[in-house]
Amino acid sequence: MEARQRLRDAGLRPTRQRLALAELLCSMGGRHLTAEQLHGDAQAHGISVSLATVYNTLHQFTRAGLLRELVVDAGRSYFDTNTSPHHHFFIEATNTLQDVPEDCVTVSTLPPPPEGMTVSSIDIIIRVKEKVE
Amino acid sequence: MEARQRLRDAGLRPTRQRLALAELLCSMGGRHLTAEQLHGDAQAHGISVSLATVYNTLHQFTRAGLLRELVVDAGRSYFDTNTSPHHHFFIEATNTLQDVPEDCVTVSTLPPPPEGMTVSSIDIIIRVKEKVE
DNA sequence: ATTTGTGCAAATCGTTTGCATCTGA
DNA sequence: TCAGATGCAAACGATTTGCACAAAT
Repeated sequence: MEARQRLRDAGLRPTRQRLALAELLCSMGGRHLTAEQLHGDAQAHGISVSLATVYNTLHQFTRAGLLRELVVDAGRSYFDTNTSPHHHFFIEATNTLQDVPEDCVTVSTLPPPPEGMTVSSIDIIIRVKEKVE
Repeated sequence: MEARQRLRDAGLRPTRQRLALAELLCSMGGRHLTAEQLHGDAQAHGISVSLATVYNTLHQFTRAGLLRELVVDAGRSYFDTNTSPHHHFFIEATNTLQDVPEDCVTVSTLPPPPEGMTVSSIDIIIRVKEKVE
C-alpha cells in the first residue's frame, strides 16, 4: 500500500526516487545503514538516484520521523529504520551496529536536565570489541 | 609541576606545544571542546600551534588516556578532559555538552554483548532542547 | 502553470597526511 | 646525533549547495 500514503502524510511528495528509497528501506532486514550504502543498494536494484538525493531524502525522512539518525562514529552518519526507542551495540571492529534487545537496558533516575530544557532523546551506545583471550 | 611528567609517563615527549596544550586543557574549566576551539584558545594565549598539531596532540592524549573522545555530533569531535566514567547532556540549541552529575544515571541489566565480544565502553547521551511553554 | 524535487558538479567542512624542517634527549 | 615532532599545504572523505532541468500537482 502505503509507502505512497506515508510520504504524503509526512508532507513529502511521493516522487519516483523517494518511493523507491522508501521501499528499499522497508524491505531490507539490515536496518542500520549509511547514505553511501543506501546509494549502493539503490544502484544494485537498478534505481538511479544521485548520492545527493539520497542524503536529502534520508534527512527528509528523518525529519518526518520515518527514520532515526544515529551518531556513533565521528564523521559518518547511520540511519535506523527502526524508530521506536531502543539502544545499540557498536562493534568497533567492523563499524557495525546491532540493536540491543528490547528492555534489556533501563535507565534509572533520569537526572533533571539543565534549566529550561526538556529531554528530546536518550542515546545509549555500548561499544564492543573483539574479546581477547 | 607535572604536566611534563605526565607526558613522559604517557610516552610522549614533552615538547613546547604539547606542554602548552596540556596546561591549557588542565587549567580550563570548560571541559568539552573541539580541536577548532582548542586551537583558537591556544592562539588567544599566544601559543603558536598549527591546527594539524592540535589534532595530532588531541589524539595522542586520547590514546594515552588523558582525554576522552566524545561522539555526539555527526562530523565534529569533542574531547573531554574528564576521563572518569560519566555521561552527558547535549544541548542541541548550542551544540554544547554538559556532564550528567555523578551516579544520577544507572544502567540496569547490561545485555550480553554479541558472541565473542566484550564491552569496551558505554556512552549515554541525553539530548535536550529548549523547553517550549 | 506552478511548485517542488532532482542531478550533477563544485563547494564546504572537519580531519588527515606527506614531506621538509626543527627540536628535545 | 637523530628519532621523534612540527608546520604547512595539499589530500581526503563525508556531506551540502547552487543551479539548470524534470516531474508532480
